[in-house]
Amino acid sequence: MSPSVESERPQRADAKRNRERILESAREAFAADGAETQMDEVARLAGVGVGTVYRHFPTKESLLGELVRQKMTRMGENSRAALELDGEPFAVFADTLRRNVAVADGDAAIQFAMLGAGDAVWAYADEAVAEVVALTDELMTRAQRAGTMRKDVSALDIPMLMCGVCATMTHAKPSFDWRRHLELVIDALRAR
Amino acid sequence: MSPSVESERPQRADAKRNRERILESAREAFAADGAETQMDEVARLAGVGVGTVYRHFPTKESLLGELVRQKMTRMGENSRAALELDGEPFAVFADTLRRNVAVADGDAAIQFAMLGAGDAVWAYADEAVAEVVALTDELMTRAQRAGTMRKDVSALDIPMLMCGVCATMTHAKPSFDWRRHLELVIDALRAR
DNA sequence: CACAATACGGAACTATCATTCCGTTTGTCA
DNA sequence: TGACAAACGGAATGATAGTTCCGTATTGTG
Repeated sequence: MSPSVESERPQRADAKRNRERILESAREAFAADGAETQMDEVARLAGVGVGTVYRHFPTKESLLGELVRQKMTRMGENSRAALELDGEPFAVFADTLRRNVAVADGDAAIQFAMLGAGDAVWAYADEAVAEVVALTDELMTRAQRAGTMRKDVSALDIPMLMCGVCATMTHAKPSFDWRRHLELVIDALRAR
Repeated sequence: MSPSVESERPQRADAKRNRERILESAREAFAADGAETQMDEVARLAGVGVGTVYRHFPTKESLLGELVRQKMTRMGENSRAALELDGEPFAVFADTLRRNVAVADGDAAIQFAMLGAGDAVWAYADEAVAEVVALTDELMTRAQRAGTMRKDVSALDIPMLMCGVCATMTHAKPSFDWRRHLELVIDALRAR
C-alpha cells in the first residue's frame, strides 16, 4: 500500500496497530454519519490523536478512498466467487448484484462515494472498480449467451444503475425501498 | 408567496425587482455550480448585497427550496398537460417522464436536491411534489388499465426511480448516460 | 542500556461560509 | 417636497473543520 517500492524497513509495530484501529474507527464513523464525519471524531474513536490519523492518511479524502477501495475489493471477491458457481447464468448474475449492493447497505460512506463524491475519492479505488467491472462483464456475457439477459446492455451500464440504487438507499422516505428498486432494475436487464 | 395573509401593504417596487433578480441569479449559479454555490456569489451576480439576499430568503436553504419548488411546479404543469393528450397511455406516461426528467438536466441544484438534500430543502416543495405524484398516479392508472404497464408499480415508485436517474446525471463519466438509464427504467415499467 | 529513527498527541492555525448588524439610501404617500 | 417606513450594502461575526507543527514518547537495534 504505502511504500510503492517494497524495500524500506518495515513499519513499527505501534504504527501498524494504529493504522488498523484508525481504519476500523473510520469505517464505523463514516458508515454511521457519512462523509461529514470529522477527522477529530475518527481519531477520538480510534483512541489516537489527529496527528496520528494524518500520519497514516495525508488527507481525509485518502482515508475515505481507502475505505471505498476495501468495499470495492469485497465486491470483487463476491463477483469472482460467482464465476465458480453453476446455475442459470442470469440468476447467478442477479444474485451477485444483490450481494454487491448489500455491501453498500447501511454504509453512508460508500453511498456518499457512489453519489456526490467526485473522481478524487474514486481514484483510490480505480483498480478495484475495474476488476469488478471486468468480472461483471464475464457474468453478463454468460447470461447473454444463455439468452436470458438482454443483449443491448453492457457491464458499464451496471455501475450506472447501481449508483441509482444507492441513491435510493440514502433517502429515508419509507416509499424508497432500495431492494425494490434493485429488483425493478434486474427485471429491466432480463431478456423477454 | 411571502405574506401568507394577502392583506399587508404591497412590496416596494425595488424589492420586487430585486427578488426576481436574486432568483434568476440563484437559478443560474446553483444550476452551474450546485449547492456549494456561496450566497455572496448569488448576491454578486444579482448586483445586490448579501444583506438583500437574506432579506428575501432567510436562509440559503429557503432559497434553494424555492428553486426546487419552481422546478417541481414545472413538472406538475407537464404532467397536467399530459392528461389532456390522447395516445397510447403508456407512451403518454413515458413521454411525460422524459419531459420531467429533462427539467432536471443541466441543473445541479435539482440534482443535488434529488440526491443529498435532506427533508429541509424538500419541505419547501412539498405541495408541488404531491401534485406531481397525484398526476403521475392518474397517468399510470390509465396505462395499467390499458394493460401496457406493469400493475405492481405505484406512483410512489416513480420519484424513487427518478432519483436514481438524477444520480446518473451528476456523474461526469461518459459511460453514465442518463437518457439510457431512463429508457431502461421505462422498459422495466412496461407490461410484458 | 543508550541512541537514533519513528511515531504520537493535540493545541494552534487557517480557510471557508452562512448569517447578522447597523448606518445609509430609496420608494411611497400626503 | 418632507417625512417615514422599507429596503439596501457590505464589513464584521461566529462557527465549523481540515490540516500543520513541534515538543514528547515509543520502538527497535547494536
